[in-house]
Amino acid sequence: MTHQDWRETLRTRGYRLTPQRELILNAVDTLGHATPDEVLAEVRTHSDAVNVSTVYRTLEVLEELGLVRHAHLSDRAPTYHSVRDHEHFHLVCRNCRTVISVEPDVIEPLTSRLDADYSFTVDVGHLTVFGTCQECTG
Amino acid sequence: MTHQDWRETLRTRGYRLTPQRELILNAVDTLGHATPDEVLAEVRTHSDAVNVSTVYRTLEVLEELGLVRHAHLSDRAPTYHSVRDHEHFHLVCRNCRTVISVEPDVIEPLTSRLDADYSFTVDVGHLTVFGTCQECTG
DNA sequence: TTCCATGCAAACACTTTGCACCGTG
DNA sequence: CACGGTGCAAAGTGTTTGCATGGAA
Repeated sequence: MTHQDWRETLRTRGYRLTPQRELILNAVDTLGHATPDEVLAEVRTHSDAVNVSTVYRTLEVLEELGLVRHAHLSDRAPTYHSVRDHEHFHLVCRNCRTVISVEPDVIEPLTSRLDADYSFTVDVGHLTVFGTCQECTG
Repeated sequence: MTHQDWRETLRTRGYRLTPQRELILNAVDTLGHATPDEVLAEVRTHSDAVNVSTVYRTLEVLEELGLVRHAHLSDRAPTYHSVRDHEHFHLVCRNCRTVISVEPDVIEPLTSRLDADYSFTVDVGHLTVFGTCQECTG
């Protein structure tokens, strides 16, 4: 999924192009990993005219279209990130909340094992692995 | 962590033994994987006198003591399970919501890789891997 | 008798929904 | 100019907190 064709992605799937959708997609891009609330805040630095419910509805649409994904990086609100670049999953340090993005190949042994033993297909992009990072291991 | 010494675990850590705590711990045992709400419902089949806030506060205490653990098996409320038996992690089918418990050895290749490459120590018991199960792959 | 634990109710954080209006296609 | 998208406000879900009371130690 590349940057330039998001307009077409919306159009071909019967969705309308609205300024709100563009603002929200750009906000997700800019922020990296952001909760709906943070997305709203970012959008509002460019334009006041976006409502919370629009943010939720739009993030849902964008995820359905494969333009963004969400993961649960805390016990609270989910965070959304762009799927411009390649798929990745996340490590989150329980202690310092640091988020590390990891390439899918690192988890390949697990996914093939789960496929073989359980016929289970892992959704790598949604995966969050909690634990303790180097600095916090002490 | 075995069943019989939970009383001592509480006592030695300075916590009091209350009927509510026993009821809640038993409910978690009985249910397997349960949200705070479900725990409350189970408790109330035995005794009316437990409040929601007590359930939340008690689950927090029990987790701190290592008697229960929680994982996020849905995008909504977390689920708590007993840590009687050995540690495990969960596979959750996005489609049919089926939960599969998996032995830690299956994920060992990943944990050692993350340890080696990122000095990251995985909290296996908290891990939830979302994806698609055999029946829903078709 | 001392505090920790509980109940209760209110507040809080996050998300969803119904409906009237707006604006893209 | 039709219908999908948005704003708004209200309601829904899940969780936390302050404070007075209760009971374990």
